[in-house]
Order: sequence, then structure tokens, then C-alpha cells
Amino acid sequence: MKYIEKLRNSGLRPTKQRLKICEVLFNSEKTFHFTINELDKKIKKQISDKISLATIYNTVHAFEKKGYLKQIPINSNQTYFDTNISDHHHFYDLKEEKLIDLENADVGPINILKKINGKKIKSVEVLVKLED
Amino acid sequence: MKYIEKLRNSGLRPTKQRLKICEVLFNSEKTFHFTINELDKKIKKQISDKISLATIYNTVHAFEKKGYLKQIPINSNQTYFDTNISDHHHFYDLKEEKLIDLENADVGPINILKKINGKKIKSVEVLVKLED
DNA sequence: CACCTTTTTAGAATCATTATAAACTGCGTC
DNA sequence: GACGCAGTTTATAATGATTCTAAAAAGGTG
Repeated sequence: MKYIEKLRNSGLRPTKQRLKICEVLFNSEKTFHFTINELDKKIKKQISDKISLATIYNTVHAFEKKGYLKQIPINSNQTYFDTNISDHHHFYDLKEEKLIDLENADVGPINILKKINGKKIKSVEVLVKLED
Repeated sequence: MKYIEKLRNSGLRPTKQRLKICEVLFNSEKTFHFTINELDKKIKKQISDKISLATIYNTVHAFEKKGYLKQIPINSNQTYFDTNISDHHHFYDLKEEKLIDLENADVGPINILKKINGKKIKSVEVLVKLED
């Protein structure tokens, strides 16, 4: 299994559940956006054994902390995650309620001129809302 | 009352509750960020009569729909609103869990190069996360 | 004032997320 | 392989923001 080492290297035990979640998240051709609820459904479809919802929450948060997933800053009743951890931004189609990737090159350089004492910039995230 | 007309012009009846919420939101020197919970406390402090939490939710949403308030896109368990409706962005101090305004001039022009068929851009919002 | 619509309200309902505490498992050691 | 223990998983309960409900109250017009 290719994910065993990845998990071990992060100090996460490669449990059955985590390995399966890895497959669902990272084995696909394309990166994708998901909510916990959507991920839960996807897992149910792809595997026979059941993984508890609590475990899915735990795992997603663990992966996010390790940098294998990113949260997408958007106002929604559910939290959106992204398997694309490269530096990029998002369109949000208000009508379809769908996220679309915006590569960094599609946005151009962003230059934050204001500085805050003693703080450094961890990330710069752009959300572009779309309407018809 | 200076807010009566404003409300009438938006098709909102100038009720006692809405006028008081207007005062709390729009009478201050500076604009500010708030959650519903924080607004509720602020209202309790400033006025004697009680305004139901449901009314605060209703009113904030009505004001947002009319463009008197903006939601700030950020992942949090609570929704953040902004009385500053000008085109601007935000720092988010992860440690203090505090939002700081970033004027448009502090960010520089943002040029979205990618186009989506049949959709137009409604807003471009930048969130800059800060760490120590 | 009468009437009708909009608004307010308390409380219940919803729903994502987190906490709990018991059972289980990976893994190093013997 | 058995043992032991910390790290995990799990079902379930708890939490907490937000929305719903339906009845009472209040604007606004004639």
C-alpha cells in the first residue's frame, strides 16, 4: 500500500480506515472538493466495510492538519475541503452552489501591501463569486 | 429618525426593532465585524427592551439582502458579518481569531483571467490568514 | 378605527460538528 | 506469538448555530 509510509511519516498510524479514506481521497485522477457528508457517501459506495462518521471527521481533520487537505474558506452550513493542496483559488457559482478551481496563473500575482506587526502571512485565499 | 427612510426605501417596514438594530449597527464611528451572537450581546447592552434572537437573525439577513451588511467568507462555526460594505478584503488572525480590514488599496488590483461561460463575477474576496 | 399584511416572538426543530467513554488495534517488547 | 499500552475507532450523546412554526403584535392605508 502506497499510503502506509505517507501516514507513518506524518506520525499517523496506518489504520484500515485511514488507508481506505486515503484511497477515496487521493487515488482519483483529478483533485476534487467535498463536504464531510459527500465524502461519507462516496466512501459508502466504494467500500464494503462501514467507517463511522466520527472517524471520517477525525481523519479529515488529521489530514488537514498534516497538509494533505485544505479547507476552503466559504460561507456555507457545511465545511468544504479540497484535495488540491496546491496554491490556488476558487470560483463559487452561487446558483449551482458549486466550486471551481482557479489556478494561481488565472488570478495573477496578489501583493498584500499592509503589514501587521509580529504576524506573518500564512495564506492568501481568493473567492470569486459568480452569478448569471 | 434617520433610518426610517432608509428602511422604507428598501421595502422594509421601519419597526422599533429594526430601528434599534440600525442604531447599533450603523451609528458607530467605525465599521465593525460581528457574529449574530456578538450583535445580540451588543444590543442587550445598549437598549432596555429585549429583541428576540429570531428577529436579530431575520433583520441581519434582510439587511444583508439589501446590501447594508456583508457576509465575510471564512470558515468558522459562526457566520461573520461586516458593517463595512465597501469593496475590501480581510486579514484573519488565526491566533486571536480576529478579523482586520484590508482596504482595496492594500491588496492591489486583482485580475481574474479565467472566464466561465454565461457567468459573471459578482464579487472577489480575499482572505489573508495570519500566524505568528 | 378596521383591515390586512408584515413582523416579531418563544419555543421547537434541524443539522453539522464535537465530545465521551468504552472497545479495539497497531506495534514495539519480551 | 503473547503482552501491554498508546493511539484509534465507534456509537451515541451533547452542543450550538441557525431555521422553522404558528400565534400574537404592530405598521400602514383607507
